[in-house]
Amino acid sequence: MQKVLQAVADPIRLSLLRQLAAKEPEEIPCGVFDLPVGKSGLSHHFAVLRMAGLLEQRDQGQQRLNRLRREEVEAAFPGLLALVLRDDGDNAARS
Amino acid sequence: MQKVLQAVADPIRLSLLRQLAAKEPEEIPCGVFDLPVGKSGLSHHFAVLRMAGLLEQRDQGQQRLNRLRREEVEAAFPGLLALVLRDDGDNAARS
DNA sequence: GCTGTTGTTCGATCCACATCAAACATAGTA
DNA sequence: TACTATGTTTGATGTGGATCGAACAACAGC
Repeated sequence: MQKVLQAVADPIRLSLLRQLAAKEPEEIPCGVFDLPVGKSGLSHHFAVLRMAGLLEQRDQGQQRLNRLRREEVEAAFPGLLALVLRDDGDNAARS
Repeated sequence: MQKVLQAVADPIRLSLLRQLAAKEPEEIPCGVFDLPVGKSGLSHHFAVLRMAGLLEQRDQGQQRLNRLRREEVEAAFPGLLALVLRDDGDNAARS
């Protein structure tokens, strides 16, 4: 739980989850994410999300495909995904 | 949103919220929380939770009473409180 | 074999933040 | 007034973790 909260508390990782959810159920290789970090940093964030049980990786050829573990997460933390994947509006609003 | 997630991602603050929720609707002065931090650290954590909109403070005499902003939080982030205030079992379980 | 692509790992750096101790502020009480 | 209790603020310290670059590993195609 603590681990999951810390995982989603990072803006990079949150964006990562959202991009992943947006293309669901497609599995996305690490390289195609649009994020302001180098590939080593990206690899780190993927590891954190994986450890937290939020996503799963699967090797296919030279690339590693990522899948959001939606069902498992929903079972362990009901409502979490619905909450954090929300298209905020919280950034622009509140003006 | 980001601010709220970072707020609840800290174990001290999470415990603080849970202790507050456990005694609801009673308002709790800062000093009675059972946490492994000094009073200055505690004051810091209260400030973070306040900035995140999770609780409210009210002066009464020499003490400052804390109230969980349950309704407001539920309106802004539906399901969040139900999720993070859950009595985990996630610590002991998974054995 | 060699080269390019994808991702991980390692080492170093940097910074936000959690923490503490001490000083301060305010309210109550003697 | 002085003293105590409750919190806040400030300044300093330590540390986890986010980041980068370079080296490395595995795979595909030449």
